[in-house]
Amino acid sequence: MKALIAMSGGVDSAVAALLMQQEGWDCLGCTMRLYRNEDACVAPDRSCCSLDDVEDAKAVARRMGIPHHTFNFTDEFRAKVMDKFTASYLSGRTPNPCIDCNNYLKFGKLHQRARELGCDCVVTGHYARIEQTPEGWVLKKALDPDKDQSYVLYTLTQTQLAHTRFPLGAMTKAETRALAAEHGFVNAEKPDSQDICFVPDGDYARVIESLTGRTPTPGRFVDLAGNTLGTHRGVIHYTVGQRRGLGLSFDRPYYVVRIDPAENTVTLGPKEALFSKRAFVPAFHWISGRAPEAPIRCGVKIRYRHPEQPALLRPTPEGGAEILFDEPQRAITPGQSAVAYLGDVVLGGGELSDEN
RNA sequence: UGGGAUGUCGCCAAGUGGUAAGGCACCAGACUUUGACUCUGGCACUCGCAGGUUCGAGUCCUGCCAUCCCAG
Repeated sequence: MKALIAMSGGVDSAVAALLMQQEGWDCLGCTMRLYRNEDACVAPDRSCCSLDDVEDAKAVARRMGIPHHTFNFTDEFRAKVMDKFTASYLSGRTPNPCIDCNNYLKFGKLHQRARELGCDCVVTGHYARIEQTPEGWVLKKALDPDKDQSYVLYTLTQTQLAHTRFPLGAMTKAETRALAAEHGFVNAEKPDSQDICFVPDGDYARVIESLTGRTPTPGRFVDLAGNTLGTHRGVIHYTVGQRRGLGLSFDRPYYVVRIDPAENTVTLGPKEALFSKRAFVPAFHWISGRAPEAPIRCGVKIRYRHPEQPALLRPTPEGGAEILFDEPQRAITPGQSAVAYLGDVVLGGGELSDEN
């Protein structure tokens, strides 16, 4: 049995490869080249992290005695992730590019490549679990709740799950690092990645400007009643729920409540204005492959690093889902993903819409 | 030069005799394989200056300085 290991250059995927090898799989390592330095505003003369990462992955593969390939997915990444990222921001939403990257690259393009290479499955270092049940494949949270990454995996389909392995699903980060160190991997102590990979310094607005070749148009900050409060630097600089960087002073903190790209306005309001019980997902992906007949009570996360909240999830005939939270939620942000859980099981998810 | 108004942290700003709110910005942490998101902590021994009244003054009185507005 042959496995294609997606090795980012970090510890997690390295250990994932190791575990597969120990299980007796015939392992083939690979690293996806996703973007060019110029596109990411990284000085081309500097040794960029991406190239270093490829070297780290190769070093680990060499150490394990497995072959390693580098796939050039820059065009795909540009089209499916970076362009979508900029389009999303330009339309007043706040994207989560990691989810798109997983969907289109790791579990799209890479699965295709795996089949071509005769591999039975794709392996990544995600902290999540996959199990087979009589009803089909299920995606579950990682055993270690602190490290759980199932949120960014909700786009997975039955077919993809059948050909995917997450060897770290039952591990803690400390155990992973210990294993890496034990086997002399160069990246055992490498820090966890955090920023968006193609926005290394966190200045995503600059990347968007570079990608689109234009600077954003300033517009009006307005209050909930529509009164002008000041001037904003362009819609892409803001996200619903944002407090810092507004540069305006009131008797209490004000937050971004709404972004209207058509009017080029950013609506500001006090904290209370951010809370809502209702959210809507126009296109909800059910991992089981089909939506439940009746509304279902479950836990829903509306952003990566926040605890799931009890809610009633109501599928719509058009393939969407309406979410009614028991308690009002803060800053339900268009473009971010809502992911529903039933216990440890990921039911599915989708992007939150602009309306309400 | 008359008449009016104002001077509180880098900025906005509350305070109307009882021992300096809040916000912006900034700094430092926490969190983090998305959002320069969120969260926590720090940030005026002092209220334009000098006197005075008072047990006690940013708050009252006097003088001075500065700025703004309206006249001319």
